[in-house]
Amino acid sequence: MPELPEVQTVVNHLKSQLIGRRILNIEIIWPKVLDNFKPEELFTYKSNLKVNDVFRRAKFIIIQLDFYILAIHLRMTGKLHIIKDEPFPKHTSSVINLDNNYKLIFEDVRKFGRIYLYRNLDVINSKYGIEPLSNSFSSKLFQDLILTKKRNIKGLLLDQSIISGLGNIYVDESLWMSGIHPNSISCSISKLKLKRLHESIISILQEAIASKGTTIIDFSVNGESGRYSSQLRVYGKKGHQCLNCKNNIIKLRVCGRGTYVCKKCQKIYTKR
DNA sequence: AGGCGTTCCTGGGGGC
DNA sequence: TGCCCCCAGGAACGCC
Repeated sequence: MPELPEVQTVVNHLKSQLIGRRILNIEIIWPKVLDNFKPEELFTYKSNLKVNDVFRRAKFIIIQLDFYILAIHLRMTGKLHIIKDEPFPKHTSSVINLDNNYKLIFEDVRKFGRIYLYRNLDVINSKYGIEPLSNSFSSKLFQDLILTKKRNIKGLLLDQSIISGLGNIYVDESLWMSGIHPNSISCSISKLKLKRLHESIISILQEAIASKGTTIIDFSVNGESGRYSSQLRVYGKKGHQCLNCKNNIIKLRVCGRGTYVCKKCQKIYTKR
């Protein structure tokens, strides 16, 4: 479920509650939730497990400790909440106990979500591409990334090793906004359209973060939910009229993913 | 290199 | 109501 804006929203909510707290331990409810370490490994170094920072990299929530980072990936259905005395939700996969009697709950219906332990960001940085909201994500760099490859544009945008943070929803929204058909071949798209795609990606992600994401995220903190779902333009709009041209939005399968398209507005580029 | 199918899981919705 | 099938916003892996 969560893409960059949803993960950023989670981080924004958790930050003030976690920074400065100490982690007492991690309770494992679903054994596979810890991907590359065992709970006791947290105590290998004489770390007091104080949370120094919480931030996002790609779709990971990074909890910065003294000697490690915990990287939490929500995958499809992961959710984080902070609770005190309430019972754990049904699909809790792990619980991080904090020094103020609060608990960070990792709830995950489909159990795809994982927690990783690393010394620093090197491993993640080596596998994940540029942050689309960073200053270095220039229009020129974006064009280079796209035009030097001969790939399906939707698949390329979903590839986290090229650009990190986009998922199925925001890719469809960005391609619609820039008038590019998702089955276009990357290297054959015009530079003008790529300029528009670059702008669309940034503005859509920013809008979505401002709306606290698309997904309904259930924070025990304040109960706020994502509002971007009401602002989606094509995703999930099969049979609706295109906001541009009134043609019907259709649903396709592209790269194995449900894909929403206005065939009239979104030009397909297949050759130079 | 890139595309494709499979896999990890549970639950919701549509069709009958 | 019940059952079955398909679908789901992620991503790693192996194979061609």
